[in-house]
Amino acid sequence: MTAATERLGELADAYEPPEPLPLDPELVRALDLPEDLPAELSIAEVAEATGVTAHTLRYYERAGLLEVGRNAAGYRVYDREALARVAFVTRMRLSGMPIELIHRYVELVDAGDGTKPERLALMQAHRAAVLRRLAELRTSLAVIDYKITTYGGDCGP
Amino acid sequence: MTAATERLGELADAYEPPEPLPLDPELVRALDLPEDLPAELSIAEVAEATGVTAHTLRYYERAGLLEVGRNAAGYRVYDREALARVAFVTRMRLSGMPIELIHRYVELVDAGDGTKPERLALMQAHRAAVLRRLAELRTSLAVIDYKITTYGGDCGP
DNA sequence: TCTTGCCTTTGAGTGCGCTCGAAGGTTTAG
DNA sequence: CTAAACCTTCGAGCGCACTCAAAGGCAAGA
Repeated sequence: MTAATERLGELADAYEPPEPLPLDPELVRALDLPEDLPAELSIAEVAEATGVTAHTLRYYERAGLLEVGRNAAGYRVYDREALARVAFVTRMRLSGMPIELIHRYVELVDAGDGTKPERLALMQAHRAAVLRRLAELRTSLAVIDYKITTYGGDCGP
Repeated sequence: MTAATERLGELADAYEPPEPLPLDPELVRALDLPEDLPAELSIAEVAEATGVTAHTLRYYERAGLLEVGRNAAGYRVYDREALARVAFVTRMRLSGMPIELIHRYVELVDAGDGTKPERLALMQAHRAAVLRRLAELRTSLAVIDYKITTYGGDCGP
């Protein structure tokens, strides 16, 4: 190992978790919910309103991110609160928060007011991750702009 | 389907691809390469300098993102150009560009100057994706800040 | 009554990007 | 001569977040 590589190697520490999100941002941005939705929605209606597929809504529920009431037939019925949580979960996913973390957060919420400090800490940690990601993307954008201004330049630095 | 859901449903169009990146941003930011690296590096040295594991470097090569020379024993030898491409690939990964797209881009680069317009178009499309992602993250940040200022508030809107 | 369509659960499959292990060749120190 | 520490290829495995298929229940219209 050379001195140069050692110097660079010192930077190897904090591991940034992956950040996958197969959702349509436009859709979910709309999810500061409009007022004139019916008070109760079927899963198909929620899917259409939010852009999250019914499959994924069920998956989120299985994963413990969501709780939804049922009608006599056993069908899911989304009231305003359930819909709000769908919006929240979706927004957190778009921000890059992993399912597992969202799960912990909503567990804390459901556990009552005593967990507020913990919730706050969790959200602040996630906020820091989002800030790092924003900085990262801005750096990348600069590189991309450099590539573009040098008009399809090589893969060099 | 209600009128309200229909109104929202109209927004369902452009699908945003996933964006996964298990890399340490700090490391790769350092990859506007320092000058005092040796002219030729082994895979382990490149791994240490960049924070990309040797396994991943080989994977990138298999995926056609990289071409690396060999010594008499068949060992990989990274010269400055190869290292620059590692830096480029890593930066594009961090910006959320999928392997497949990077592959197409470097193919175009290797195909010579005639492909410059195509390269440009590809990079501009990616730039647009990064801008969308930046906007998305800023919106998410606002939601997170709201959650934090209301101190661990519910999952509601 | 039958068909159509939406709903249910369960469990398996998919795609992406790594990540790892096995089996073996090379180089250097003892 | 041998052991340790590199390196090689190949193919399989993993984690995440969906995504889908099968098998069946319910509800409304022809």
